Amino acid sequence: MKKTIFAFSSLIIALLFLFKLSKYSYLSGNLNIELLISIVALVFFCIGIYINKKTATSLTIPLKTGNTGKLDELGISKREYEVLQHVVQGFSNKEIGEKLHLSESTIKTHVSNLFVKLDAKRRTQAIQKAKELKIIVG
Amino acid sequence: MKKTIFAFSSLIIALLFLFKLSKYSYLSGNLNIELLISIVALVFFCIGIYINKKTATSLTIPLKTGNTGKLDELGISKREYEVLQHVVQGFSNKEIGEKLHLSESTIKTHVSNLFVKLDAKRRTQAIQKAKELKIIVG
DNA sequence: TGGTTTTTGGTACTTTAGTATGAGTACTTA
DNA sequence: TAAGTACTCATACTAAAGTACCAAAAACCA
Repeated sequence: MKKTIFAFSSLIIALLFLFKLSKYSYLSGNLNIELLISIVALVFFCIGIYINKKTATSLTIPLKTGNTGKLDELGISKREYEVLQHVVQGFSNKEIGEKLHLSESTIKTHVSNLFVKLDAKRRTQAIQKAKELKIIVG
Repeated sequence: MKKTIFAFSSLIIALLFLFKLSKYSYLSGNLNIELLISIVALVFFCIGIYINKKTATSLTIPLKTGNTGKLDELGISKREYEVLQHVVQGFSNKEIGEKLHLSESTIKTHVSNLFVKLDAKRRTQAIQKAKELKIIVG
């Protein structure tokens, strides 16, 4: 998909170049309005994509570093969120404990706290809720 | 993918159209250049957002009901898939049994079979695998 | 019609998940 | 410094989840 976008972008840029060339052949030495417009178009096109991607990713990909907004609202701490990420990936409490160098009971505590904050009864439900709230990647 | 190509093609056509428009205005020398540029900027800004949103959604929403191809490959039956859908939604075996008017042990059987077919040890892992295989909505 | 797959369900068992409670440590803030 | 919060871990328990094995209808298909 990204290849397609890249290919088409290249095509557009090539088009702009051709227009520029044809412009020079017709009227040389004048202000090139068409070139200006194409540059503006391209730039704003990219800005549109960029901004959309920014907002989209900030909603769906808070990841390990960013978007503490929703997490703060829910009262989910850093460690809890870290555990949640592992729960979503399908690890057991024991496995998560090993990965984070914590005991299984600690993981259980974190998971239980997550259930309260996410209003879930099971970890599968917690996964679903977390996805609905867009605090994890789906 | 087709949507992307269509969108880009439209973009190129729009570009050509704008070039033609600018040429007319250049020849007549009447139209406000600044206005034209701002319109172009706005339009392409929106196009950028639109395309990005299109590609983003087409990536995250593969299917809902259909695509029996992958299910056949994995050897997942209709009933098993039905159970899987409920597992993903965070229901317990008991709840799924009640919803589908089946006993809990039947659900357990289906779920266990799903684990083999999805190469998963836990239901959370099965959810993850099903998502990777894009046989369920994420 | 006979064979195959699907679907259903059971028992018995082990493992994991989840709850409740308490408690110590560390770090921050009023 | 006291209060609060986040983090850690433990025990003891209950509830689900999951495994293994079996068996019998029901649907499907050649």
